Amino acid sequence: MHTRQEQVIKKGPWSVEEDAILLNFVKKNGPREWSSIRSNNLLPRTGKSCRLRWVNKLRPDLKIGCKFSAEEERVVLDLQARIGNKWAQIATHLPGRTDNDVKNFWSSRQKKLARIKHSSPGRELKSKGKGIAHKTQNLSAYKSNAIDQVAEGPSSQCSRSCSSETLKMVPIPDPMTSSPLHSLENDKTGLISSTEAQFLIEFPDIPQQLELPLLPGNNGMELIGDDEALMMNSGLFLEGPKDYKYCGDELESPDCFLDDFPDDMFDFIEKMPSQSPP
DNA sequence: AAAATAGTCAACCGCATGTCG
DNA sequence: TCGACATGCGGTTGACTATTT
Repeated sequence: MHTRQEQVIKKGPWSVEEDAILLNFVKKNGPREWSSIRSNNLLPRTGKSCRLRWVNKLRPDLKIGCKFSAEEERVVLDLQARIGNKWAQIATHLPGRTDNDVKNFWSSRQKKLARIKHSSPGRELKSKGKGIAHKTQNLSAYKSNAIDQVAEGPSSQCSRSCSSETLKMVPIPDPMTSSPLHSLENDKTGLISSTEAQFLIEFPDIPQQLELPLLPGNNGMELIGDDEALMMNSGLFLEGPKDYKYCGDELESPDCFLDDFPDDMFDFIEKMPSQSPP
């Protein structure tokens, strides 16, 4: 009873063979006319599925298996604060990243946030003993220093580890406009001025670019709000090496500098309040 | 060593928008 | 102008892996 158009649509993971067929199709036709893949019986996949596979996995310029660098994280945080959940738009400022990557990064981060908020700080932190939680327990005592160090030191180290191109956060030109931030410049919300947009466009060095002085009265911590401050206090920006894997020959993480400190240093900081006179 | 928990990633779904006849 | 179709986007889910207890 099935006509050719009614053939079963395959779902789920893509096989190597399917990838090869899709790549071959794009090679011949370019990344468009996705529905003709099915209508021509090349693959039992919908056009949407084919497009998604190409965009998220097969595009040649993707960073596969490379964690977000500190710079990339800062770009995401900054742009999300400015334009909201415009993942595709944010992804255009992260070479090699897709909207799905950005979305996954953000939701993963939100989960962490929710967990921290939900759990009682004392119990959670104590339960982990020596280790990341032990260190992060004391982070509030020196968070500003730590954050500064993350911005200056380990960030660049992480980027270096993710290949040299990671360092260059050059905006991908918007195919529809000459400026990648065209939409931001025309932002109806008025959250970003054209001056700010120009500043963003010209960022070869992300740390400076995302120092967050751009909004009036903003010192960085103010922009991000309570949740972000909570994360910083909880060490989510500084969390352990598990968040950063080898992308090249070197391994660095935004908080690897913490490992250079003796563990008892944190104990010392922890004791500070009780040692102060009332 | 096993179970529980957390984190990551790939893929689907539904909706919005654009294009064309 | 309208409807069909294609494409793009954001939200969500489930499988798999890593880590912790």
